[in-house]
Amino acid sequence: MPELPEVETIKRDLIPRLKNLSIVHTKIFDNRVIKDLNQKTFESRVTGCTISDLKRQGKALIFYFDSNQFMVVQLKMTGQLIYSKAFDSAARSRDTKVVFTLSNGDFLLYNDQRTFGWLILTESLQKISFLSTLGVEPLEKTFTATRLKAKFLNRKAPVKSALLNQHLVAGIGNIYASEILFDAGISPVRQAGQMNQEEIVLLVKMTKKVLNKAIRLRGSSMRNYRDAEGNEGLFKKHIKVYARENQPCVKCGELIVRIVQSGRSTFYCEHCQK
DNA sequence: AGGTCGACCTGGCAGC
DNA sequence: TGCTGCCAGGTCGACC
Repeated sequence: MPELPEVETIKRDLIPRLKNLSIVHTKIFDNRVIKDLNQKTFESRVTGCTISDLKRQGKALIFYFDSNQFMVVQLKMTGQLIYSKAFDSAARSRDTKVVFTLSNGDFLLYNDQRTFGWLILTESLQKISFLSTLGVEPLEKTFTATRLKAKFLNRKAPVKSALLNQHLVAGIGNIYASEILFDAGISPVRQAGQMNQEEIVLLVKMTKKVLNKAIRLRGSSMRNYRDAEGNEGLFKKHIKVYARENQPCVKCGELIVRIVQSGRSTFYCEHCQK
């Protein structure tokens, strides 16, 4: 799925288009993507709402409605939010799960090939346990070496798995975890709790650098990611290790290796990352 | 409590 | 061509 840079890109694209528009009609084509409410209740409660703001927390996108309600969207692996001038129900993609008709006559589509993602309507964000347990936002000033060191204290999990843990740091996924560790020169198999001060500082610095660069380039599209206009991201061309097994390291030329950690692929250079 | 694994789904691709 | 098995950017609950 979209990680932090992709969700941030979608959010920035959608804000100027959606702000102050109302939802005049809602159609759910697959109720598996709606959590906690049945289809009819969700449709009737969201219809009529005016979108006052859009925010991101970790990889979640939050619609702020004027009706004292919030809609939390988790795109997971293959979810997309696409702003569209037209929607023809006869021609709709099989992946289109929800269609919001907007007060200006345009449409917001929720597409999801694998149906992993979900939408929640709530009156209180505190009730959404996923949000209330999220870790520090890596692009905010509160993400410091002191903070990360405290998060990693006594952690025996590999540093790669710790970076993926949303309760510690919010928004880093499998692509950027590998990229951050490569830029920091740190091996993904090292224990998180064993990072020294210098390495912690480097991890904070490279996390911000990699995520900011990915946002500037509008994210990475490996497979399904598209921005709100349906376009691919450009960071893919700047990826140094992810999905580059057996290809030469951009720094030293040795071959990138793939290992599995916590059931997820990790890519790294054994020569450059210690 | 912390860490790992399988489940949730669908589709693309490599290999036979 | 068609089948099988493996792989995929995330989270969650069960288990050790």
